[in-house]
Amino acid sequence: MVGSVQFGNVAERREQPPALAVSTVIFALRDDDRTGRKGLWLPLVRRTREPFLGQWALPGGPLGARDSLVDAAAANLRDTTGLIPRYLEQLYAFGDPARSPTRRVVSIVYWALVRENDAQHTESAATSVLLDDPNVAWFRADDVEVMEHLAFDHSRIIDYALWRLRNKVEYGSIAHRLLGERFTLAQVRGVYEAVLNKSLDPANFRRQLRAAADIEETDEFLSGGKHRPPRLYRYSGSTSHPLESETIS
Amino acid sequence: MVGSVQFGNVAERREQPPALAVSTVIFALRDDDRTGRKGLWLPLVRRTREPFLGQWALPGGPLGARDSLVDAAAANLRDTTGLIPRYLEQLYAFGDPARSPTRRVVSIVYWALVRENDAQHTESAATSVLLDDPNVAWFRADDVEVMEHLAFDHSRIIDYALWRLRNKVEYGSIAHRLLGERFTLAQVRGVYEAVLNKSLDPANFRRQLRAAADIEETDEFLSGGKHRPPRLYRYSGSTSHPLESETIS
DNA sequence: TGAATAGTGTCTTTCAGACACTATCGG
DNA sequence: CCGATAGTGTCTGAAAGACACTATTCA
Repeated sequence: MVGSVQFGNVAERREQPPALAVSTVIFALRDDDRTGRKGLWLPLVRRTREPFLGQWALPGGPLGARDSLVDAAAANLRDTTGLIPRYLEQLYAFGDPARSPTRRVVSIVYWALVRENDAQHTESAATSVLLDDPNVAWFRADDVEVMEHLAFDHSRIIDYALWRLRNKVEYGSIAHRLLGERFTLAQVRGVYEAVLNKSLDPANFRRQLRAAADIEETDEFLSGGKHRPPRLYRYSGSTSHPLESETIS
Repeated sequence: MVGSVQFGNVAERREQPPALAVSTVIFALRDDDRTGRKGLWLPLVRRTREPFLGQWALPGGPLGARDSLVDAAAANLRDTTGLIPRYLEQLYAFGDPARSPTRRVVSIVYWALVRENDAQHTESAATSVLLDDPNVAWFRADDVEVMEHLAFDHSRIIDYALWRLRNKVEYGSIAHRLLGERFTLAQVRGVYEAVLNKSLDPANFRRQLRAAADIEETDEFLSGGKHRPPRLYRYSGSTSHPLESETIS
């Protein structure tokens, strides 16, 4: 039986080497009416080809011949979703022989953080080529964990990305990539609350953040709320990860 | 100029897809005469082909057509070094276009932990096919960080593996994979001291370890030293990493 | 003025580190 | 007995969490 030609599929597979693809899990912060807090959202694209035609999947594509892995991820992100991430880090390489029903594919998956404003562009900005693109949609991260209609093993990949994000947020340096250049400490607390999915004491959070993270105060304040205007802060540190590059400006 | 055939190298590259390889950084604990403590060592293999013929490199090879990534790493490890690791976790995928001088190679790198006794087998056991193999040698991890004659970007890869190991050791569950099934708390302390490269207070270490890690005591004691025999302990937890499998028995 | 959030003070508990002390082996 | 390591007790200082309190804005 071994080596039989009966199962053409298997025989073919042995000949051709595994294909390489690069995909990305993108996270952004958005208002969540259900909790009243900010929540984590992520965009998915609808597949336009077999296999899994019509189902939602992570944005991704083949590895360009001359791009580095991270460049390939960034380029593909721009092409498929119009997003330019503020942060891009390698997540994991998925290479299970059975993860694609057709030819074997090894996917190197990145995870990205985009700012709330950037994320809105894909929907509302007139300049965006993806305005009203029905093949890109945003989902609550918690919902995706439940959805079972994602292509390939993408549901599992998203689970893992969430796990990594939650384990990483403690290192600081994540929050400001989901926010703008300047931000209030309450906004940072919002990020932590969204990622960890629980409320935090404002007083203690403030103290810990000021003591630990590389955040420095500016002279500016944010007015407009019906309360005392909070001071704006700025991030001054850099990645602690030796293999990942700095924030993309 | 673009598309010119003059640079045959570049033209060829664009045609053929990147090759996939799987390599592994292996760590074991060994006595280190220099510090008097245990230290971290790792095996390298001498390259028998161009490029980098004759230079030391991480054990690795192409991805088998039907193996999962981790299976490919384990199989290759056995073939090239005779080692069967107790722990195997994906480290990172390296895909820089220029990391190989010939054809483009994307390497998915794992890191492994082996027990001290297992590691000695490659040198002394008569059953090992690799007895006296001049193409496998062990190096102090600290020395490798300095060596500049490694093939490809393997020096950088080892640096990163050490960084990950040092950042991971705090999560517990690492130590017992470098030791045997049963171990004394002083041995575990030895692992921490080797990895973190500093001495730790025995009393405080004991307390923290017992409180945090999933370690349970046995009824056995280790006699033979010229002092009170220490109790032997056993590990009872499991990986905290959702994508990596359990210890290989 | 009152609602709302910004921001501070302080008490308690928990935990890491320092280190003195007791226990028990081999020789 | 002594030398050596196992293992316990306890003090101190730093930091986390709870929560009362003051400050400042807009409506």
